[in-house]
Amino acid sequence: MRKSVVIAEDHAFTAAGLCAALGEMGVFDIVGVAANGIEAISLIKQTRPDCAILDLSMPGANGLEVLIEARRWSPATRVAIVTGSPSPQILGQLVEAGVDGIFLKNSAPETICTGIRAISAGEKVIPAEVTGAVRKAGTGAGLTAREIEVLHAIARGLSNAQIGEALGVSAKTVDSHRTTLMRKMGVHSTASLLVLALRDGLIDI
Amino acid sequence: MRKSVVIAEDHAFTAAGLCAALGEMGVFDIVGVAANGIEAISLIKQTRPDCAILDLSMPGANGLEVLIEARRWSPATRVAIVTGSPSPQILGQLVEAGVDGIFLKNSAPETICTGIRAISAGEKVIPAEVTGAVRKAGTGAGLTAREIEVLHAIARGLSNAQIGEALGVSAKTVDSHRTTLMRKMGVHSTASLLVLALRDGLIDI
DNA sequence: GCGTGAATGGGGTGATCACCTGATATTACT
DNA sequence: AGTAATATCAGGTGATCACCCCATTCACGC
Repeated sequence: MRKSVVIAEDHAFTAAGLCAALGEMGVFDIVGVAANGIEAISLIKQTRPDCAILDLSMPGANGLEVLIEARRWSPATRVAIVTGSPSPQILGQLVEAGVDGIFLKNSAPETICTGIRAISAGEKVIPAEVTGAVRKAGTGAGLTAREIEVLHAIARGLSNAQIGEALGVSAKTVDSHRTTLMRKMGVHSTASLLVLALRDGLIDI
Repeated sequence: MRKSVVIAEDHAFTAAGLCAALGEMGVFDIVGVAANGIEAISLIKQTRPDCAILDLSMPGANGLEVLIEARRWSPATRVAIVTGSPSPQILGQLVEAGVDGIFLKNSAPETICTGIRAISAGEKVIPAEVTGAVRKAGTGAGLTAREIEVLHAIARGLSNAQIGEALGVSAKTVDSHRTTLMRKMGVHSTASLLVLALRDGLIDI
């Protein structure tokens, strides 16, 4: 039985290489390729694939944000994150959000291909060095997943209206999350919020 | 007449996608693919290709180092750098070192393919946003001492009025500096301003 | 069942920001 | 002497933010 899979990757050549490699295995149907996070979210909502392979760094919404959204709209979809070299904090947030697999871009193609197959079969594939890094990072300072999404969007310089559009909610809801973030972090300006979040490794650049 | 080309890229999928795309054009002979900077240098020394396509971030030696070495051992080789999202400082060094082309990984495949062909024909292909970033970085970020003071105050979470009090000027003056900062950095929100300033090392936490 | 918190949003208000068009004084270079 | 850049500030406008109130829904734990 072939598994449906969507790919989100903003580097066209990487997406092409990934498609070709997965296609050659003969066990996957690639039902869609997204070039940014927003596309990825709507693609997953529409197609409800068996498996999603997400680049961590993408314009629009990053892999973590797409992961969280995917869990909301298509809980059965197994999610793999592909990354260059992320920070331990980000890895921690990924694991906390329940990612099914983490792969490094510079690892061997076979490693990734067999890993994707294992994930779509229900396994979790998370490298040892990643789980080690996660333990140190601890919990996200009491912030909810949604709040962290908003935090990331703020760091990209988006307005409440733009964030609302990206997350599919109203600007008023974003405003609420923003107020909650301010209260939880004990600050009263966007600037302080960002500096504190960066210092605590909740976001990075 | 077909051009010989070597590729250096540590992400196997991207290398595969790039090879496939260039091969399809029918004007390039891919004479070698390196997975890291050291391999890339020795490959260029041996093959003296018409063109080299280098990833900027690689283990062993990065694209800039490979570029400089390539110029020593094979001056006729045209060198293109492919990158995700580098710092303006690095871009400045690349241009200074005489790179022939700079491409962003998330741009359209055709853009890169036609760009490579143009480079191998003797042209220089450097995107406008890159030259813009270089200009800003080259002039010491182009910020005045007073503007940097204001930048630091913003990063401390102060309002215009508080900054004015701290610097002994009116809030309106701070507002002017702030507007100038926004224009010089090419952003339209405090959040983007801070993230960019942190990334460029203008401020830290 | 009931409280708690998360997520959603509407209404409203005052502060602040982003940006504009000006002006003036000083410094510095040609 | 001319002019370019910097630094200072005013007035004004529309957008946005920060924060207050409130209501609803849904999930989770006790």
